[in-house]
Amino acid sequence: MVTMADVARLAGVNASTVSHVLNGTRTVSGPTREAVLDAVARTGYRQNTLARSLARSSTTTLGLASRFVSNPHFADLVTSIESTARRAGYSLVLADTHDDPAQELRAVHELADRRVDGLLLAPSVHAVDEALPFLARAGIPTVLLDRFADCVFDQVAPENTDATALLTAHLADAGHTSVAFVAGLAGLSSTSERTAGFHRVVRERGLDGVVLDGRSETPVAEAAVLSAFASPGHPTAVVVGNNSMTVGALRALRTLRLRIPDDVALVCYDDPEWADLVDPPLTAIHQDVPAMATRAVTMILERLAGTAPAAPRRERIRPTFRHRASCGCAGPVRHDRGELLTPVP
Amino acid sequence: MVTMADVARLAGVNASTVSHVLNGTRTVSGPTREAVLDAVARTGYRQNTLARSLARSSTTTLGLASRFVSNPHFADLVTSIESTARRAGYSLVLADTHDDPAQELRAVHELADRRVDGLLLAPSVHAVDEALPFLARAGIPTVLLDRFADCVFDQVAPENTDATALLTAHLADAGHTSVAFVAGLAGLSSTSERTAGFHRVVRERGLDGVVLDGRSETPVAEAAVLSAFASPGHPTAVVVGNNSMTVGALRALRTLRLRIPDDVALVCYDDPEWADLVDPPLTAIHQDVPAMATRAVTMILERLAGTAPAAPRRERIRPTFRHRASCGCAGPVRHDRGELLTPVP
DNA sequence: GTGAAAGCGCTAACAT
DNA sequence: ATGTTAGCGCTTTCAC
Repeated sequence: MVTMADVARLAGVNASTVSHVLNGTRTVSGPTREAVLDAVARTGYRQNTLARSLARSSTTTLGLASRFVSNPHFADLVTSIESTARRAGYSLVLADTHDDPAQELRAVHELADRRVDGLLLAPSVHAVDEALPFLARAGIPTVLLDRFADCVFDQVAPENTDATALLTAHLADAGHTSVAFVAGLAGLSSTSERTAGFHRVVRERGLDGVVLDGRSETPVAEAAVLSAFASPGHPTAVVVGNNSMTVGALRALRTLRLRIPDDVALVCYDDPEWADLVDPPLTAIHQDVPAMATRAVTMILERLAGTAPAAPRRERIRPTFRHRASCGCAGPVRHDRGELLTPVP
Repeated sequence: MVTMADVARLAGVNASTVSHVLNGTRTVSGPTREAVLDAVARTGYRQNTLARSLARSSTTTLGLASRFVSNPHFADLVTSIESTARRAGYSLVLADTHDDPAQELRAVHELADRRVDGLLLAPSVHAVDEALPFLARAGIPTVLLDRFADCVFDQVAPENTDATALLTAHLADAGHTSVAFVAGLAGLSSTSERTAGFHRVVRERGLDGVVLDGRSETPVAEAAVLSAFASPGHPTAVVVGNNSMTVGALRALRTLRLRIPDDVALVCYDDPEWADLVDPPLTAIHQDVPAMATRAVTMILERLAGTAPAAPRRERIRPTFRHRASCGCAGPVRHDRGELLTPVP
């Protein structure tokens, strides 16, 4: 590959001059800059980001450590993060945590070794044990995404408790007294919060509430729903804790030949793209993934720019309630794309 | 951040010794290696990938340039690529092409500037004009993914023509004589091939075939189907060219109150996760994204290792036919997860 | 306005 | 078995 020295030689100038014209870091005479630009064009010179980053000790790169697979929001998340980052001149590198503490630590290490200027992390269950302390020690500006954890970093996540409470209350309003909740991976703040929202309403309304462990995975949720709804006295309604598990729940109910909403009413946290296409369309909580992604990047950039408040921020992105038909209630129902009917309080 | 020199000082050895124990590149005496490892542990030293890559002129990094958003396979693709790459000691960096030639060139440039050792590219419509020649000139080992293009690189993509022909023939077999095809983004090889498969059967069977432009986007496909099926003499069946457009097609038919498969039979290339959950379940072509991803990475690694044949390879990943109910035919139908019934020839 | 030179943190001959 | 030294390709003081 052609180097800056090659370009300099061809242009008859010093390498530092080439550097300066390329970066606009000092005034260069017209002819000189012409010569340099010409040499660049003729050689097809391309900067070496590694050398540049090493010399400047800054990579203008952000890292994203998250679970990739079966994260239904992944494409949206990455797209929004990448575009926001790029607009600020940053590029993005990814590492998969698999939502497993060991893999997460590996991912975070790798990103640190790459000297990312900032890091976005969807913390795993035990991030507080290793990954987060490491990041704090290493002094890498970080923002937590999607889930909270006890640490010194900025955090942004959707509102979970009230939203899940609203779903549960909605079922109670429709007359259900026996309701199941399919919970996500145990230990995640999102899971605890959604479960708490469910429990709150169960308590307040004196419902018969049961929590099933869906571990955030489609087949696990399917199996859980299958066994919980197999016997005659099963609950009459179910709240599903996220996107992937909704697929499992729907499959289980179909297998059991339980009709929605007549035999079992179903509502879910997360609003899959196809929520309006199944029969009946799903009543769901829709989270604004792009908003969360954008906010997270903004927070990191503010930290890097030094314009962020000293104290760590914890922000919530408000989701919206999409009232469709799977809840089986008497209220106004829209079968279309799921327009926002009732904002979550 | 603590550097190798810091570690060396603390261990009372030379930096090169530290390098060698960390990389296992030469024999080091027991005590010395102990001392080094101890110093590493005490300082929390982490390698600087930038410096290392610069010195070795190799990054053990692969680049992936593709369209992120509205690529329904994106999460799967990235996950499979990342895990295969990681297993071989490579990490992955991404750049979004937006399926736009200009953005694609920018993406490819960025990855080149990062000195990725190899590049995976889902070529845009005009990749042959700029991006591919650049990569060839720069001598960056590349493999094309998902779509083919006229160039010197290895390529791997799903089989499109026969699969789409099979879908179309399946409708013809069920008695349909007027069939529409919702085509993806014009210019992509995948679009041309799927369209060709459709046309082939139209010709062979003497069907009345019409091609709608869905531009690979949900709303565009929706609008196209909406207008094509609004009037009384509309086709009685439709083949949808991919995942995202299927969502649009389903919405359009619902808006028009056309029942599937009674009023319009529908089959699609691509088998969304929820294909078995809608009513009726979708008859579809299922592509093996992980297989394609894994194969692409393997091809790159073979090139890097020099074990690949000199001539560029063009490989197809065979998709499978999933017979469900939206085709409305009399054949054996499975309402479950869509088990493979008929392999594509 | 431009050049010379030191250095970013590492690797890899080359010594010993 | 270990230390010395010269880069990798760039940025950035410091001179002139």
